[in-house]
Amino acid sequence: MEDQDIRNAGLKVTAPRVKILELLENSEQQHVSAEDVYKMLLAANEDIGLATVYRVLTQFEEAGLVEKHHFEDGYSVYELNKGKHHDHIVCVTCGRVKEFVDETIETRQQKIADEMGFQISEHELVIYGKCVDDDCDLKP
Amino acid sequence: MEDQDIRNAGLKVTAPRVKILELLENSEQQHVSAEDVYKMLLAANEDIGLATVYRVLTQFEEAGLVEKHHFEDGYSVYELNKGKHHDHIVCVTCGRVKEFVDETIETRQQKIADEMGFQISEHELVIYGKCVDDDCDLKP
DNA sequence: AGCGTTAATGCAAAAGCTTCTCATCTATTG
DNA sequence: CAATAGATGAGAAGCTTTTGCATTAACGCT
Ligand SMILES: [Mn+2]
Ligand SMILES: [Mn+2]
Ligand SMILES: [Zn+2]
Ligand SMILES: [Zn+2]
Repeated sequence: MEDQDIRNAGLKVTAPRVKILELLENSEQQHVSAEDVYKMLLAANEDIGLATVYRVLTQFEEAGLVEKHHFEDGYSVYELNKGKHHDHIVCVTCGRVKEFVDETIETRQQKIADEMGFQISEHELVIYGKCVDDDCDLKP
Repeated sequence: MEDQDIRNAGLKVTAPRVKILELLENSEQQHVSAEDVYKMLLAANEDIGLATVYRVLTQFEEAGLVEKHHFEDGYSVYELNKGKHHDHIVCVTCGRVKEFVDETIETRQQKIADEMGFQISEHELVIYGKCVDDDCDLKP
């Protein structure tokens, strides 16, 4: 039960938290903004304020339940933390987001940080481009 | 003369533009925010508005004279475009920014995009960490 | 189940960065 | 030097995110 995840994070199990977590687990799009979440809650007739959405997402992030990314759009997107690190490739036309993992890149990054005397805490690699093979053009 | 760069961008050669470009060329820190630029202008007794700084930086970016980056701090940083692509490693403690180029990473990215059917327009790789070997701790 | 404590919530206001509006000013061209 | 298209500064407005505060709800303990 995901209630336990919330409890483990030292947070009370409240309706907003349960609903938001459920939503992240079941939502069509894996990468959603706070506004997206808020709109989905409205659509589901949940009376939850936008401030709460931001607060809860931040708490989930601090608890390691979700991850936050910045896809140079002026706002943050969140996704459930499934435990496997990955990077992103974003279509600048339709907005679709795909994920990838490349061990070679990961290794090189570590090497670079070592050489430059840095202790890595995290990294963010986003490739921007245009998808060529599908129904791009219209926003999803 | 950098006046020519401004003219080539289809922009009038005005005092704000010349001063901002000079400033980017001579500034201590290579990666600066609009606010940084504005403060430097104030310090140099230039009467240039913040709105103009933003406008000019945007125009310079469109003209390819500068590049804009987002180092998950909530604001954008700009740097002179010296023509050679590079990525960044940022100290989360002191804020120092270092640059690196890794051909292996660049190649892998291209391969990934190819495999996923994406035509790359750009990418942003930022490694966050803590510098271990120098006078970190105090902001620069 | 009922209580008390403490955290969580919704709403509105505010903050922080960036863009826009508009009246005024200036670079450019002939 | 005049005409004109473009640029500027100041402040207002825009957007995303955070905060303050009065109210409400969850939890632990009877
Ligand atoms: Mn992802
Ligand atoms: Mn750089
Ligand atoms: Zn697309
Ligand atoms: Zn440092």
